[in-house]
Amino acid sequence: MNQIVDQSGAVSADTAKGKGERTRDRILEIAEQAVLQKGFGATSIEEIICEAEITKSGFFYHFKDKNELARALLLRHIDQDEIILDQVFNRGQELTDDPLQQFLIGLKMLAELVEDLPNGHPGCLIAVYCYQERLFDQEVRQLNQQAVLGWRDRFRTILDRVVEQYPPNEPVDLDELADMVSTVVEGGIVMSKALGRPQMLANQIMLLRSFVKLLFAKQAG
Amino acid sequence: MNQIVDQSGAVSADTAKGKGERTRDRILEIAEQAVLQKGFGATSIEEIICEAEITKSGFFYHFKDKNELARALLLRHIDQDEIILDQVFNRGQELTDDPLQQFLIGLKMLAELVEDLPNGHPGCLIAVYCYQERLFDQEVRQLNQQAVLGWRDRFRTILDRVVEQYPPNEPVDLDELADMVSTVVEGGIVMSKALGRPQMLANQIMLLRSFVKLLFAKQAG
DNA sequence: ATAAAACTGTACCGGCGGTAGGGTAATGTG
DNA sequence: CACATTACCCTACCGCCGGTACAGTTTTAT
Repeated sequence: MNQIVDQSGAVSADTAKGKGERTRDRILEIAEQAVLQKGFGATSIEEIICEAEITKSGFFYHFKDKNELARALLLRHIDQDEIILDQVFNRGQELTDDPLQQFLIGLKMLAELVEDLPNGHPGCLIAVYCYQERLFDQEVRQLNQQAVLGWRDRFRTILDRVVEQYPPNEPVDLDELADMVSTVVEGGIVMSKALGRPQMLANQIMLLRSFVKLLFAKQAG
Repeated sequence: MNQIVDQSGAVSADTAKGKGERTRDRILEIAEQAVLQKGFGATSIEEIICEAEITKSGFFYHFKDKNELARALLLRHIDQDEIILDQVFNRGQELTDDPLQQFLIGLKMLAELVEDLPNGHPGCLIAVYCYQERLFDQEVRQLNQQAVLGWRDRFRTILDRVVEQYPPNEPVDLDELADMVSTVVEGGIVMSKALGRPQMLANQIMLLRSFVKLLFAKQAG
C-alpha cells in the first residue's frame, strides 16, 4: 500500500549489515523503483545492474532468477508497508482512548503522509503484481493475498472496537468496510498516477474519512 | 474502468467490416486479454500473432510498432467502457426523475454488472498503463488522463443535479466525490484480483452506494 | 478483370534473460 | 597476520523477442 524510504534509519541499519546485504538492498531499491514505473516484465536486469554498478554475475549471485527478485521485492515492500501503517495507526491510540477518534486520526495522518511525498506516491507493488499475475509463481501470489488480508485484519480490529461504542447508521459488513480503506488507497494511487495529480490520493482518503464519520456519527435526537 | 464484450453486437458489426478491420479487431482482443494478465511490457508480439494465426509481417501491417498497438488498445477500451457506463446510468434516468435515485440505481446496476462477470472483472487498461507509464509516449498518457476526466465529468453531472435537491450532510467537494466512484472501481479491481475473490468489487461498489445514501439522506427532524 | 488491400516468407539486427565456469578482490574471524 | 568464506568480475555462449526490410502472393471489393 505504501512505500516510503526510512532514510536515516536505513543508513544506520546499513552500516550494521555486511557488504553483501548492502548490495542486495541496493539492487532491491533500484528494482522496486523501476518495477513501479514500468512493470515487472518490462524491467530488465541489464538496467538494474547498470544503475547498481555491478555485473550480471553479481546480480545472479544474489538472486537465482527474476522470480526470486520478485519475491524479495514483495517481501521488502510488505515489511516497509507494515512499519508505516503501525506508526500511523498506533499514533492514534496514543492520542485518545476513543476508538472512532483513533481511526479518524489514523486516516488523517495517512492522508498527510501521502500528501507530503514530493513526487506523489510511488505506487504499490501489490497492485503491480495483481495486473501481472501471469508472470509470477504461486508463492508470490499467495504472499500478495496475505498482505491484503493483513490490511483487512488491521482495520477490522480497529472497527470492532468502534462499533462497540458507535452503532453504525447504516448496516455494513465490517470486513468490507475494512477493505474499503485498502480499496481507496489502491484506487487513489491509480487515479493520482493517471491524472498526474499526487494530491488526489490524499483527497480520496479524506473523503473516505468523511464517510466513516457519517457512518458512525451519533444522530441528533 | 469496465470492459465487457458486447457479443451479439460485435458479431453483427463484424460482418459489416472489411477483412482487414476484422483481423485488426482480433489482434486487439487477444492483446488486451494478454496485457491485462501480464502487463504490456511482458506481452510479446510473438504470442499475439501465434494466437491470432497470422505472421509477424501481418501484425506490422496493422500496427507500425508496439506503441501504436498500445494506443489502439486504449482507444478501444475507452470506447467500450463509455458504452457500458452510458447503458448503466442512462437506465437510471429512465426509471425515475429523482436524481439521487438515478445515481443509486446506476451504482446498483454497475455492481450487478461486474458481479455477473464469470471470471471476475478482467481489469482496466487505464490502471495497467498507470503502472507502466514509462513504456508509453505522451499521447498515450494524455489519452489515459482524458478518460479519467471523462469519468469525473459523467458523475459530476449527476451529482450536480443531486445536490440541488439533497443538501449533503457533510461538506464535500463534488469533483472528489465523483472521482470516488472511479477510485472505488479501480481499487476494487485490484483487491478482487489480489484476493482472487471477484465478488469484492461489487461489494465495494455497494458500500460506496451506502455512503452516498448516508451523505444525502434527509435527516430526521 | 483488375487494382488495391491484406497479407506471407525469409533474412537479418541488437537487446535481453539466463547459464556455465573459471578467476579474483574484499571481508570477517580466530 | 592467516585464511576461509563471501562477494563479486570476466568471458563466452544460447535462444527468444522487438523490430526492420523487402520482395512475393493471395484475397477482396468493385
